[in-house]
Amino acid sequence: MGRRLYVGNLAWTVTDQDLQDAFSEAGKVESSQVIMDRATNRSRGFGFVEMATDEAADAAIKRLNGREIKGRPIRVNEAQARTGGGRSQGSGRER
DNA sequence: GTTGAGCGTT
Repeated sequence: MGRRLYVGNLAWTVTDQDLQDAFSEAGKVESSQVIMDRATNRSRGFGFVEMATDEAADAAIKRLNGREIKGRPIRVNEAQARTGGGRSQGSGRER
């Protein structure tokens, strides 16, 4: 199972393909996703990348955290849980 | 054509 990574501080021109290409350097990228505004379909400046293994995710955090993409240093971290298939959705994301 | 801290929709 892949490990999800949160990628922030992205340039408006960065796409999921750019993330996949960049994270592919750290390891196997299962999937990449840049969050776009559902209302305007424009980039929100952050996204998520799913790595094949936790070691790849760890390598991605170490190698791609602060890496410049499209002229802007990205911020990489482990992503928080989205809908977990369990009803415990209410707990876990309290900021 | 614009904006800039952050944890997302099927």
